[in-house]
Amino acid sequence: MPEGHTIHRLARDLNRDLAGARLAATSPQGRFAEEAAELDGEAFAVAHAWGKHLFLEWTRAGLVHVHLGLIGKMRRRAGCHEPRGSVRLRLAADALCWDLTGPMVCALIPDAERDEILARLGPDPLREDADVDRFVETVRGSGRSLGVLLLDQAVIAGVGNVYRAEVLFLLGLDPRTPGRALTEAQARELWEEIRRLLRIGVRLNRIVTRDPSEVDATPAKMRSADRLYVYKRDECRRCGADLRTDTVGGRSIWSCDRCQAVAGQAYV
DNA sequence: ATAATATGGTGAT
DNA sequence: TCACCCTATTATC
Repeated sequence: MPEGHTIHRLARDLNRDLAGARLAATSPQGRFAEEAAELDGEAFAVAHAWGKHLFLEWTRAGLVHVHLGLIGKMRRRAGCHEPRGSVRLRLAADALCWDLTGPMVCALIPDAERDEILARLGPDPLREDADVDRFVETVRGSGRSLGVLLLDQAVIAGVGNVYRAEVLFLLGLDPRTPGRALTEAQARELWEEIRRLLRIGVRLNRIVTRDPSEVDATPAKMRSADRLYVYKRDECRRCGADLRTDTVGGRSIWSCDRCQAVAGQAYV
C-alpha cells in the first residue's frame, strides 16, 4: 500500500532493525543477484525516504534505490525462513530478515543518480526540511487542476491516489479546481492537511483519513471500509449524495458535488 | 483454473 | 491515451 507514508514508515522500521549492522544480502529470485553479492556481508548504514522513493545506504558498498510501485512490498520476516514468493532482495540480520518483492525499481546506483532523482521530486511534507513555499508557489502559479497537481511528484512528493481524493474531500475542494484559483492561505492549508494525514499514515502504517471519533473505534481497529471518506465509495459519507467519478491525471478520483466546490465558486 | 484488481510510473503511439 | 512492468490476493467461472 505504497504512498509516501508507507515508505517513511519502512525507512524508520528498517533503521530500527538494521542500521549499523552487517547484513547478508541475497536475491532468492535472482534478478538482483549480482548486486546483492556486492553488498553481501557489508555494513548497512541507513535508510532514507523521500516521497515514494527509498534509499538504502551501505557504509562502503553502495547505495540501493527502491521504488515499490503499485504492488511492491518490503516485509519483515522474524526468524528468516525460506523466502515466500519471489523475493528480489533479502537483507538478513541475526534473527530477522527484510524481504523485498515486486518492486518497480531495485537498483544499485551511484550517489549522483540519487541526486538526479531527488532533483526531480517536489517537497515532501513528511520531511522536516520540506520547502512549503515552493509547493504554494507551484500550485498557485499553475493552471493545472488540483487533481493533477497532487499526483505530480515534482509538485509534491509522496501523495498518491488515495490521499489525493481524501484531502480534496476534507477541504471541500473539487479536484478540477485550477491551482491558481487557490488563495495563499488555501494552498498552505492544503499542504498542512496533507502533512497531517501522511503523519497519521506513518503512525498507523495505513491510510486513515476519517476522524476515529465518528467511528467509535481506535484508528488501528477501524475496519478498512471505515477508514476513508470517498476513495472508491459510491455515496458521500457526509450528505449521502452519489459520488462522481472522473479520470483526472489518468487515474480515477471520487468526489462529492455537494460537499466539494471549485474554489471561488458557489456550491452547486 | 482463470481473471480482475491494486494506494505507481514509464515509454510508445 | 494506451500498453506494459512488477506480484499477491481476491473474485468469478
